[in-house]
Amino acid sequence: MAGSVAGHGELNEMPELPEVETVRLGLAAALEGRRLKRVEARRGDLRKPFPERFAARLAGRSVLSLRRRAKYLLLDLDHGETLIMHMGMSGRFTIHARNAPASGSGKHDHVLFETDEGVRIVFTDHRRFGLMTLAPTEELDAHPLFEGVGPEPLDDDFTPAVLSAALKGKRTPIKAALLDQRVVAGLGNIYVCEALFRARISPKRLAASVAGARAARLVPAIKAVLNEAIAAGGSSLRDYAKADGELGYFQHRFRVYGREKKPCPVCGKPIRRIVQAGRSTFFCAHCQK
DNA sequence: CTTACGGCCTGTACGC
DNA sequence: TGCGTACAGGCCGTAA
Repeated sequence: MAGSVAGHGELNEMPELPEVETVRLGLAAALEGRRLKRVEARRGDLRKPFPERFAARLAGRSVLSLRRRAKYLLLDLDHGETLIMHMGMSGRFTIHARNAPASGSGKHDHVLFETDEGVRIVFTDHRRFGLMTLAPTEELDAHPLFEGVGPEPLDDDFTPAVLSAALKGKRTPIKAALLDQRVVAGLGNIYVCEALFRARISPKRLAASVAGARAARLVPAIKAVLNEAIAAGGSSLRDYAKADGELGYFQHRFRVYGREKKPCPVCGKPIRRIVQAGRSTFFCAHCQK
């Protein structure tokens, strides 16, 4: 029985912070404290080439911990290197129990991991927007991938004052600013739309004007939408633990995302869809100012 | 310095 | 039925 821990139950649902966090919890259970018996990269690149001797550098290493920073997974290994992984838009991990049928040879199955327990983890990514690379654990904070990345939104030090400071002087719409990982880490199109709806802030509003009372609403709104989605993901992991097979951890219903022309859950007026910076934005023009 | 935009990649939905 | 096209969007390189 295989359990996918990057559930994409429905179209348009991409790995943002809550999904990555759910994947982290699912993978950690299979990997932490285990040794990687075998690793195989079945092609030379995803979005970027794999590093030199990628599989060989991982094979035989023990897993110390699996962490997350922004939308990246960080697999700390016992030789002082960390495997940095990003799922892009279509990446997913599937865990196969020791005696499960052969797996990992699908067209888009790009990386295979096998632990000393015989558990197989398959990374599948049909669009190959994902990324895997290696870096010294000690130097992660200075790694180019993380240079300038903003605060973790669920940390206590992500406060309205911190957000206001990051938005100060920004001439873009707040929607675009929240997608900028330098402002705050881990948000994507879905949760930005949801957070702005909760905070009753128009996605078209100038970023610099989100301060004071608006920032004071937006920060808890961001934390709430993320925490609720993580909780939903945790529920689905428990379903997986019951060997339920196909896992969809988005039982979660979004309030505005993907709901163009459907009634606003607050006022009943139709949800609107606009395009900002080439991306769909969903919002309620009546509730969000 | 900032902001804007095209390209990457492929499966899916939709119109004719 | 089949084909072509638009769309999904995180991230990055380049341009303005």
